Amino acid sequence: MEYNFKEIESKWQSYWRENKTYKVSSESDKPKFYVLDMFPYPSGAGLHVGHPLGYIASDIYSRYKRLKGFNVLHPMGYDAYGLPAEQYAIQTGQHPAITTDKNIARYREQLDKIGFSFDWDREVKTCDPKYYKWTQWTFIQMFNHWFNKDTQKAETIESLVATIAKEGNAGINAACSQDTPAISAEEWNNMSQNEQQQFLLNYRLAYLADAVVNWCPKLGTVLANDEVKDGLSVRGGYPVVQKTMRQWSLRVSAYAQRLLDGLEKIDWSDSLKDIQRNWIGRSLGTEMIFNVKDSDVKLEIFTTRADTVYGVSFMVLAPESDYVKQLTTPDQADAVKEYLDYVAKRTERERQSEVKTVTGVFTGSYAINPLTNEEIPVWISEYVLAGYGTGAIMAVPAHDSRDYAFARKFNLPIIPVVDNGGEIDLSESSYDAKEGKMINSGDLNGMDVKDAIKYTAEKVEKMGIGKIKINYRLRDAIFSRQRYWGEPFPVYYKDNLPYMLDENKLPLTLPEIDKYLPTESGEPPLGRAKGWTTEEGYQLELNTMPGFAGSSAYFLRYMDPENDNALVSKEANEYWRNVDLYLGGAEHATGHLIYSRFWNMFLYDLGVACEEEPFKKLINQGMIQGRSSFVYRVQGTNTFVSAGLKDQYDTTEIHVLVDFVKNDILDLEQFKNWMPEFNNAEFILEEDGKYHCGHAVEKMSKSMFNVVNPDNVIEEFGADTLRLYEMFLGPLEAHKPWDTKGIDGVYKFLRKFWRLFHNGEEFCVSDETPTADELKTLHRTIKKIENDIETFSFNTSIPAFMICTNELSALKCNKRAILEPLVITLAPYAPHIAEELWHALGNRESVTIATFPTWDEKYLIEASKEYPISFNGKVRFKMTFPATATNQEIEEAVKASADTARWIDGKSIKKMIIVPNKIVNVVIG
RNA sequence: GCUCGGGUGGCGGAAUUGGUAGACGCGCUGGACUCAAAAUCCAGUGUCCCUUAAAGACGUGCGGGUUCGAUUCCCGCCCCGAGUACCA
Repeated sequence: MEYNFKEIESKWQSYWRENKTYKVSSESDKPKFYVLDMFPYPSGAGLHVGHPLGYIASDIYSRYKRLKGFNVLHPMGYDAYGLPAEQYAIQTGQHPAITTDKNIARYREQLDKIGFSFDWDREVKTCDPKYYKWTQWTFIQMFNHWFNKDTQKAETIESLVATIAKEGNAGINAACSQDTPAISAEEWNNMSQNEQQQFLLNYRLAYLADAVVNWCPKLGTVLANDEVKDGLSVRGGYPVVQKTMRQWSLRVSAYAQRLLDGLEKIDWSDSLKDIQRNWIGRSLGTEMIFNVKDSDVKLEIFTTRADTVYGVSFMVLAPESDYVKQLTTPDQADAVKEYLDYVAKRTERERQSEVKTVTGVFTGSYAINPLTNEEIPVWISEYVLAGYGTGAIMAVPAHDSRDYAFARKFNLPIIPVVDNGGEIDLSESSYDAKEGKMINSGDLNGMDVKDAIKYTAEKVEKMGIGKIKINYRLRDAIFSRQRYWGEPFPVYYKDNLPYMLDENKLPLTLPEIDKYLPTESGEPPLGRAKGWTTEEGYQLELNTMPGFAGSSAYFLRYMDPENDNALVSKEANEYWRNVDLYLGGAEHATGHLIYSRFWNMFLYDLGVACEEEPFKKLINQGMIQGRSSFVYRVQGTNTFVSAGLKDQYDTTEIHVLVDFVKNDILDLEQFKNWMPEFNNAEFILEEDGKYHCGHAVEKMSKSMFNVVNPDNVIEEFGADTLRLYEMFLGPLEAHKPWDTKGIDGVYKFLRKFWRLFHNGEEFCVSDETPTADELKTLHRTIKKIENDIETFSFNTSIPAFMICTNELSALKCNKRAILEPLVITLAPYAPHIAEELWHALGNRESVTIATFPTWDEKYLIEASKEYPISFNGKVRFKMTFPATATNQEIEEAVKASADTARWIDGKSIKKMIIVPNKIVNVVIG
């Protein structure tokens, strides 16, 4: 009987579907285990072989955990809001919901063929009103909370209002907007309701404020920092400019310290934690106030180098800073205006690519150095960022390379204040290192730099002109998008101030519109919606939420996806708690993985989530790259020359569809029929009469014709082979090119495995007692596989299975006692063939609920305490002897112990190395 | 620039974390079975020296070091990949 994967796979896939084999419930006595994949955005292109890599790994782990007796939650869903569907809608007029549904159906069809053990009854879609009801609900809660820095927790706005009404806001240590004014209880109580509403926006965790945003004119929307790379939008690659707009923001920065501290508690890769640490960017420094000559403006700056205050020779403001207006003198007004116009015109990309170009303008004002009382000019330059620190700096050109470049350009003094053994040369560059002794610095002279930083910070604090301050790079997340295809905000406006809808009115569903474009007056697409008002006639919010809104709490929703009364019930949440294993790409490190941690921490503060960290363990699967194939056209002809001979001609390289290429050999007929221009192509072949293609590793993409569809692989080899092969390709976390060359080997293994159970046409398994050798092979394999799965080294499991099969096949072993546990061991990797054989062995229950076999050490050698590894008949072991033992004694002891070991039967000691500290290496073969 | 990873045969990649480097697969060579092909099975396959074999020497990016012993640990350099970038 041949291994007929098609029949087997469709049979078991429908069996699992009909019996809901993988449905789970939170009402269980078993321990829980939550395995989650990052849910996909269903793009129009469908899945390529790279997508399932992580899903296969997580499925192996889920199936393994089930066999180990866990109640495994392993759901799947769709991140359904997104730009591509909307761009398509703009071009074609097709409603994004239709496009999205079609793509989801296609994804589902492809996923089903791979044999995943998802509980599809828990599927979520972010664009489903039943789902986004809870996204809107969470937003309302954020609006109604503020962050208390003393308790490091979100607390209700009512509690804040009560405090302010009683004692003003002076004693409140809140994460709030930088320009929040100090008010007394009396002032608060005298405010109008509108004034109070406006004031509270400074505190709310979801707040409306003017912000400098990344505006992408081409997409017609603002973007978050992680959606912009190198000054271009991540989606589409369009230029981005800085613009001030009134936008919703989430006060993510309030949680900076908790997001940082939380990293210590979770099991993520060091590199990923590192990326997040850098992104959060904690830095300890000093905030210092400089008075300004002839003005009562207090110029506040942030520095990490308080020690260099004697070396300050000018100040610099960010162009967008509020100080600019306050400090520009009338006679400099024109020059400043001209400079600001120039800055406003520059795109983010220009700013970044021309970092070396130094620009700036003098404000006309002078600040007073609080320690030297010297007058120092205040400049404006785009190298200072409005969003970090206070948007103003003290410039120390001798010890900061950017200040140095600026001073050189505008001829400002460079005053050295650090000396390092007289070796510092400031004629070419600054000396930035925090090493050396202070000079030219009054009472700091002679101090070590690090001591001087601390000393100065404390000194200015005592003088009342500064304080020690921790700054974070992490910014608040801009939460408004001027798009149609996203969650509507549960927000309406009264007197130009935002108010939240009643929770009972949720979900606020997305309205229909005629065109998916901004209105004529430049408002977002929702401005086209008819009757987009509350029942009372108040205007509803026209922006929608960004992509990360829907993906920030989906892991909680999977726990209780049907619940209409809560995001997740207390019972379901307390059973499933958080994700034990999360698999996904590292590209989400600064986006989704920050936002969802923030979102979950907020829900934790509310008591909705019972765990502060959502993802206990995280694994980043690598990307599968494409392997592009090339043909070489001889210039000016329709003749194609094989790769090995191309150097003899003048050729152009042309991408060829990889489907026509097998083991780098081109199928000439398929190629000719590909496009009309190739119909009468001629070929110059190599000696073997074949056309060899060239190849290169590139990103998998349609335009390079190197996309491999998993459906084709399944059609030819079956899902089990695809699953095994994707794992066999290399370490899970590595990037690797897709190359079908080796897939035959894996397929061959499955057929060989199948043959262990069959004798010709008939299923043939015996009930004989296994021999020691057979048991040894079995137990070694079980041990290895168990260890591999626990450590996510799925790639090394496949060789172990192959060796095991080869050995059993050489031993002609078809014994039930060996094969039955082996089937279960293979089941996580190749579930279809495992089910088929499991049932053929006479077991009526699904292999899923059998238990993972345990391995027995006694079959795994005992000569010494160390386990020898033996994959090919060679055995090695290690023994340690006291230093007094002679070589002869050692040799005898080794031989005696080797002889008693079962595995030495019929073999002899081939090599023995005895080294002075009495460790012995023995090779037996 | 800074911060992380990583450099092992013709290729993808193993190596019990300091103990036979190159498992397993692909590819290649030869053989068996076949009229033939496919499928399957067996043997060989790091480099050099050699007609062959044995034996030997060399060999994990480069140069040093620690050690009886280093792909593994330490120091310096080179190259590749990822993240980040006027963050004061």
